[in-house]
Amino acid sequence: MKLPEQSSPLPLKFYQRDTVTVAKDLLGKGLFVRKNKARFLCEIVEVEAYLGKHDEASHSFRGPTQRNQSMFQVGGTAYVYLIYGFYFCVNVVTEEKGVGSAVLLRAAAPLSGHKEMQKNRKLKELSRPEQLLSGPGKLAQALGIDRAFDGKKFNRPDFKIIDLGNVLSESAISSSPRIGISKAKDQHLRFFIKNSPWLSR
DNA sequence: TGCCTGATTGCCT
DNA sequence: GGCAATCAGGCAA
Repeated sequence: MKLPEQSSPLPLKFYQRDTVTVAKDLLGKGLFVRKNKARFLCEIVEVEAYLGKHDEASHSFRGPTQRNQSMFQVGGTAYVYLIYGFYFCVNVVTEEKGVGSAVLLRAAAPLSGHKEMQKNRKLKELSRPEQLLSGPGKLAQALGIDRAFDGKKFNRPDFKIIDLGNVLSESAISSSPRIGISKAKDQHLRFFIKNSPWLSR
């Protein structure tokens, strides 16, 4: 297996497909971030799909604003926003420019950079590794992703999503309603790897 | 275990 | 002015 540094990012075409398909395909993929001297690699285990103009729970529902403009860029762009004035959430924009759909990265399994993640999360040495990336706010905090990443594409040497060689069967994936969302509860748009110890909540 | 709150920004009604 | 795709810590039971 190649070092994550040397692995090619997924092509932008990967993201320019149906949002639910992309969401499920992102499970098991690797998110690599290099920031200053730190290198992070984690495996995505939980995501949520937001479907653009017709999804009333989506930020893009009411059209572009200053905050959500990256969500309307082409698939493969990062949409990073501040939530509750405190934490950042990282999204992968999908489909074509102007659609406004994206996949929220909710949880991941740490593969390398544990120590630096702990530092970013301001956790003690002994804290449990399964809580390092088990939620959208935690994930962004641990990897040092902030507003500066908003609008970047996931195909940079220092910020990319790579194929880890994991093959997930449909039966390894579960779905549920999205978390923290009061609208469109009937739709199961949260996808996660069944029985993974790295999930949120 | 589970409920409640504080922290804090920026959007929308 | 209210509330949001959150999280940790405090307190009661």
